[in-house]
Amino acid sequence: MYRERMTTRDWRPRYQVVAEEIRDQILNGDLGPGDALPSEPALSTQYDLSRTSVRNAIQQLKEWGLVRSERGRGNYVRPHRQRFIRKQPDLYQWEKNRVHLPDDERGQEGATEHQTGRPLSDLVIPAEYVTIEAGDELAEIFGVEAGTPMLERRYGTRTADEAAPLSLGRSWIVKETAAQNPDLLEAENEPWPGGTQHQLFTIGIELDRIEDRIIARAPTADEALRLELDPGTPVIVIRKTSFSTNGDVVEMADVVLPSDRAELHYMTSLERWT
Amino acid sequence: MYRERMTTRDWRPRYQVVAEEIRDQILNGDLGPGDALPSEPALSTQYDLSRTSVRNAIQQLKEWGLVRSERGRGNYVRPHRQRFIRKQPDLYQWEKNRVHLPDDERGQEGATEHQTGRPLSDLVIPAEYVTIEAGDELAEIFGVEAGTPMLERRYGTRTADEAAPLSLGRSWIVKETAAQNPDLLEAENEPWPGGTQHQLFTIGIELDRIEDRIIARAPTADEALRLELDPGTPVIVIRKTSFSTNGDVVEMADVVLPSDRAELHYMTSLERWT
DNA sequence: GAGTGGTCTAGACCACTGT
DNA sequence: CAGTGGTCTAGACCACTCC
Repeated sequence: MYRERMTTRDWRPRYQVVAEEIRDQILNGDLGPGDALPSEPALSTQYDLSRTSVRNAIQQLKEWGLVRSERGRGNYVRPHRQRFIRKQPDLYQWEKNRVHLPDDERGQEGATEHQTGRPLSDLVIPAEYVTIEAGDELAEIFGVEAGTPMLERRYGTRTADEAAPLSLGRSWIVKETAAQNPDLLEAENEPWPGGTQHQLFTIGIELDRIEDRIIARAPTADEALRLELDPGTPVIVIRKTSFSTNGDVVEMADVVLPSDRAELHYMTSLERWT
Repeated sequence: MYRERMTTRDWRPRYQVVAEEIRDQILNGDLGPGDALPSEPALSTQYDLSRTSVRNAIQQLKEWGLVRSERGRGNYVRPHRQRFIRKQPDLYQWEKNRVHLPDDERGQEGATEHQTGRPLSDLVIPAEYVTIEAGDELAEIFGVEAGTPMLERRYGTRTADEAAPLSLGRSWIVKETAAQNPDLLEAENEPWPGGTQHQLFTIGIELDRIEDRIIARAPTADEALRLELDPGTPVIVIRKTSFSTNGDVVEMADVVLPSDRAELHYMTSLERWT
């Protein structure tokens, strides 16, 4: 049954009104992080709406990232997950500077630790290596023929104390290039002390520049599952392309980060005026 | 009425199955960009599901960014919006290099045009200036007392031919600093030839570095409206902090970009090994 | 067992779009 | 006008959590 229908221009659906009212309660602190919302039947009575409409309102609050549902327990104001920070250009130069250090010293701290500020022991980085044939996209990026064998590495980063990964990554390199150092073809050698730039150094490649392309999008079902994302949480995708000093693309990587936990930092140093 | 209930572990709700089936049709090309999905009543009959459940499936497809709804017309496979590219560190140095050029030369091309590659005439940048008092967050960032007057500038970028803005921005500067050149306090002087770095130059400030912090999140209702975002489309937020050569924060800005259209580029040049 | 959110039904009226 | 998606109702059974 429909009640009063307004003729004013700014009619809003009633579930929207409810969503905004609860949103305001969260934003001004009447409902704090971790607090339970009234149950759906309770809200249904309170606002004189069907449960379906109340669920519409809660759906809206989830899309705003303010609420999460726990089956069998209740709807809760979403606590801000602790954000981890991924420092970028600084990181790349830092990694390059360490390439020539001896193995044992390089192994003490890797790029992920440098990026996130966590100690090495917290981080588990399972890697998986497979050989694929370059599709049209990879072929164009690397400037090779489609069908060229590529080494694809898949990995995640995570802390030992939390189940959900901090990131999911895939990287590609032309297999022929990598094969110049057979150690690079074995997943068992991960984590490689000193990271990708040292791996490339062992086959005589120096990097000149790295380009990052960043987009945000909705996660795939698989990503949502593996990163334990709440519905409506976007992911940040970094496509990192590494160029050697003679202008070739030598490595490309896609890194998927959960936007509720990740934050990227880029620092630009400007030249002084003279 | 419920039908067969599986006891297998991987039970999926029927709306989920429908969503995945339609998703696959889109991904393998049976449904191309811009194509209309069957109407909701039609899907309801086709899958022997209530319209509510069909709508659940379509909601899922919207969250995946694959489908958009048009009221009174139908549900459509979402054409990929053309992405525009925002180049970052390169841009900052480019802008700094132009600070000393004469006004007329500087005015010919601004930062937004340089970033997006579109001609100047396409871009309309309405700006609004207001004076606010620094809250705790701004006060801490700028190293001033809470309550200090700040100049807040709000602006958007858009093309002349499309109604939806490319970005929404707000920037802050300590009012006392800006007041050293009274021209900076007037919104009517926008667009300022040469951008922020030239504005700062007129009051004797040289920038040393710029830090960008990037997050992705769900849009606020206001942002979704102004950027004309489809439900489920995240936004990218860049918080840009500019440091002067003597280490002070002189400007801070938040830029909100629609993730269905924007892509960020960062380029890192690495020093050569000697 | 009582209470929660997740899924689902079979209807209904509405505003909007096209012809 | 007929057809579409948007909103809404008043129920129902389910799996899950907590006591």
